[in-house]
Amino acid sequence: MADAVRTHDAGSLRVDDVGTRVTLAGWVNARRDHGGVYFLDLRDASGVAQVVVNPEDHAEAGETAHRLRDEFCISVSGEVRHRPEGTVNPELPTGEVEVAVDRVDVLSPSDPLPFQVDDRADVDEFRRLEFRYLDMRRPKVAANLRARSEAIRAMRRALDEREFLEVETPTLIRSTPEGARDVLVPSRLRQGSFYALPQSPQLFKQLLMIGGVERYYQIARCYRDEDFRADRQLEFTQLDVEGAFWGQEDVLDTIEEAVAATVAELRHLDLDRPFARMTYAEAMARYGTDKPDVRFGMELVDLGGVFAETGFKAFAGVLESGGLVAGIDAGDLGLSRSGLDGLVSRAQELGAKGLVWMVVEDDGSLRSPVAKFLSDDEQAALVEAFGATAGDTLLIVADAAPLARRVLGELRLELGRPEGHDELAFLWVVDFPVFEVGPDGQLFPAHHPFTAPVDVDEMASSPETAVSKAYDLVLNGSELGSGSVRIHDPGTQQRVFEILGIGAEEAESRFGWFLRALRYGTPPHAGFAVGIDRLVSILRDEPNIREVIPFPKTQSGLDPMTRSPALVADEQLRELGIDLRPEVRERLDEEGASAPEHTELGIGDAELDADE
RNA sequence: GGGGGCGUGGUGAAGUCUGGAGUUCACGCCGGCCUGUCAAGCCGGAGGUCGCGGGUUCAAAUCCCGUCGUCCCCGCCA
Repeated sequence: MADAVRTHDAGSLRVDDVGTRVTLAGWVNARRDHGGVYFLDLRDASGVAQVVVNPEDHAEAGETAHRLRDEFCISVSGEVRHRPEGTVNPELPTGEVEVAVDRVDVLSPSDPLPFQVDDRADVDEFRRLEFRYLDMRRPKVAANLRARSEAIRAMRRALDEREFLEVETPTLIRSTPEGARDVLVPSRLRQGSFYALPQSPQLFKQLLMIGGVERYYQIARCYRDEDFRADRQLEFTQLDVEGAFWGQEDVLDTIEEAVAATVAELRHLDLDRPFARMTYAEAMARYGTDKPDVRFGMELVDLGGVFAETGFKAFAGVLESGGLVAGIDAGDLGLSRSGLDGLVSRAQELGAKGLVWMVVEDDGSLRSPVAKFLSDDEQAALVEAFGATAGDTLLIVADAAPLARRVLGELRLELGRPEGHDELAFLWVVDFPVFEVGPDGQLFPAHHPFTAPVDVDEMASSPETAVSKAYDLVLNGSELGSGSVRIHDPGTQQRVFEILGIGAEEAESRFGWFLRALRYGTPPHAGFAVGIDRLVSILRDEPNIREVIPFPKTQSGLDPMTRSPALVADEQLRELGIDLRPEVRERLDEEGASAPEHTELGIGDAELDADE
């Protein structure tokens, strides 16, 4: 491709171009000075090409080449030629040719670099983010940005083919405190009032259904003001989808289409479809989690039958009180006594009262601190239940079912989870409960209050077992997204609010505008949202979503490059009707932090020259 | 809010447990040599308040206390 400054992309040059006069522009990836000849590796977005400068023939170009340093932005002009016999570089796509140049121009020099722009060293991440614009010249980060773009393009293509409308929803919206903390933005025109940034476009996409859009998607930026993790940022991007006259199957099929297109693009892989499916109840029973990593077995085994008549009081007591005795066969761990005790400590850290370990001996007997409390029949039945073989370590937890499952599920991951993401195990987890059960038996809603229950009467009469039309997509043990069939009947919506403990008055004041919309012929509808950062990071085998976000923030919400968040001028706060609390002022004074003076920057403004 | 890891020339690491001169390695940077290299090679050089503050000690990168930053995790994330 040709543009104003260059005629060709460096990475595009091939033998076919030999004899062509070209002008390339890009960055100095490397400069090799051989005294009588300079080799430059010129890099642009398309790749790298070797440039040769011979000062004997072109003195001025030689002088310029001598001044060049890493990451200078330059342009060069000359003729493409074959590389001499024996100097072809098979590592480079452009390795059969080089450009013999007669002209070298520095478009823009570079200061000495804060770190080397290559993939050699594992540079401190804060430093990388401080100079993200240099960081993204590194091959790995550049490839991640490219992959992200390709992923989004694949999703758009898949949905455009199905005649979806891409609609933008507002990012300054009414706060509906529910779930995560909102990021708030003060209003200048209505002092004391605040917008919220959307945690998701949830209600707006439902309004689009009411508005007759029928098939909507958006690459939507979402904001949740909670603490950061490797897979969580303050702002993140979702593929947000909703369809009218849809049920669960329509959603699952559409999302699979978009995700499979993304995987095909990034991994050159045709996924088997439909994706595997499992109910929430099955996931909890077999894997102890609602987002199971199904790339490996080591499934939870319910031992209630084995110990139904046991004389071992610890197990008998738990079973009598309605708890769960379950375990995993962790395989041949080869752990010492202290290693096994370490697992007990780990289980206790996770909240279990204890953990029983048993090692299967060669003769099929069990070596364990509690073996003497178990009958021979029980021991045999235990080995049978696990399908265990000699050398296997069995880990058993007896506790309230949710706790026992959570602990075993976590131990299973820690002991069995494969490294890397070579294998992609997509899984739909369906039939989520309406309520999740807390550690003390209390119920709290598992989803937002617009999720349709399978049966609203059941939701009222037996909330602890009621199921909703909600589903998650899981990849290798990570939650990629979730969705549901929505409530489209205003009466049902009112009842669900009531059952969730949101009174009519409260519902009216918080969601009245939405409840009113539901009364104007709302079509049945359903939807989903896929976390694009998470999907791309897994497909790129990156352990951290920051690696696939162009300008991420640190765990404390700081952007090291721009140093945001930052103080603002008192004048700005005054306009917004905001006063900092005295103790906040005091802390800022102690830290020596000072807000900038408020200045109206204009052409010729003296402030521009004052400092920096 | 809590638990843990890390912080040493521009970059990455070793040194810290067991205190003894800012020591070492690789890369980069500066200067020089070199006409076929390709993350070139050779010679020479510069560059550090060991995150910051306090304490213990004859002596602190090293031990103790505090603090800041960063990463991972728990809580939190309808």
